[in-house]
Amino acid sequence: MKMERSPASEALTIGELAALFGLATHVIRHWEAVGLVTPAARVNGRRRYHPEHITRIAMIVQGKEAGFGLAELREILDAPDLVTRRALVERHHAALERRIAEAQAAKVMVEHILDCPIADFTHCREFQRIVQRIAVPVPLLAPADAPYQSRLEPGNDEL
Amino acid sequence: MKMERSPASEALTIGELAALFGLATHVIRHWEAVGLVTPAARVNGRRRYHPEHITRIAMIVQGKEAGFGLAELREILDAPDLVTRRALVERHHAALERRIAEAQAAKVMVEHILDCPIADFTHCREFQRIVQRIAVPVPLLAPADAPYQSRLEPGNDEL
DNA sequence: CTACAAGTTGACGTTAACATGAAGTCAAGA
DNA sequence: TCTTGACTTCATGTTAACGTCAACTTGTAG
Repeated sequence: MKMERSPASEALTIGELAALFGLATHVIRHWEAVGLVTPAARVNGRRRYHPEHITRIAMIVQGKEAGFGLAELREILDAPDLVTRRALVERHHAALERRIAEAQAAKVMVEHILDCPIADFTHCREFQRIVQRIAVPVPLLAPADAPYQSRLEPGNDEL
Repeated sequence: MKMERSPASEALTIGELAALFGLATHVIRHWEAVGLVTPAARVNGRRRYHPEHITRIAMIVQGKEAGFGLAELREILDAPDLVTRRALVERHHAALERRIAEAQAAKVMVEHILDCPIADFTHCREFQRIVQRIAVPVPLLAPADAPYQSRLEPGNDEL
């Protein structure tokens, strides 16, 4: 066995850091490339990470699992001051609540499919009632200036 | 004004269907290309949609908002029989609950950032406690056969 | 009849977030 | 010293889900 432990007492190599989260090293390098993480120093060109990087990576992993993009996470994590961060986080907090609500709405739909006795559930009146609240969102309001709005993939309009 | 209503009584053009959901027509064509939707018929080459397509599109929109991919949605919607569909939907139901749980965990994290009085919240002990439960997930268990598992983007392992 | 809006296909471009491969450097055990 | 494994940079490939563009046909208002 070779390279069992990091040389310096409390410094991690990229491989060790990645192993902590079951990530590939190239993923961490990618995150570095987009400005999400930065190694504390280089030893012979090799990246060295400190314990605070573990927290950082944990936050990124968590954030990603919640559906945030790398750019969004960078914004939050690199906010220069309390005020800025609070504003950003509040925005994202709202987005999170929306996401949860949406997932729960989908869960209701899915649960009805599980319970619906009708063979082709698309003919189930109750199911259609659940689902049709989604339709007709912008049909009459479209002022003909905005060609289309995608609606999916929140984008920037609501964040 | 031109082309106010569809010719046949209860048939929609692709433009009308798209407008119902604020989608672009090319999105619906794309969904058709990947087998998610199929027009009822063609009238001189033009796609015609029936009311059941509205339900279908609504389900797709809903499913997408919950984070499902087009391929997953196709699986559910095209399940040949009740049993198959139930199995698929139960799988996705579990995935949904996981997703909700993850989003709520992220919300806890984000809410702590909002409440934490410490300037650099990454130094907050309580925050680190919340976040570090995420770390060290596979470090000692990795059997060295699986190079890495991505962990992010559920993929297929858990579905 | 003419314009024009809406529809058609097909090809190619975009964005996010990696994945993969090549070619070379470095550190340590046998 | 030789080998091996972890690391380096740089470049290119991949997947999902569209977006964009061009060149053409169709249907209806005026």
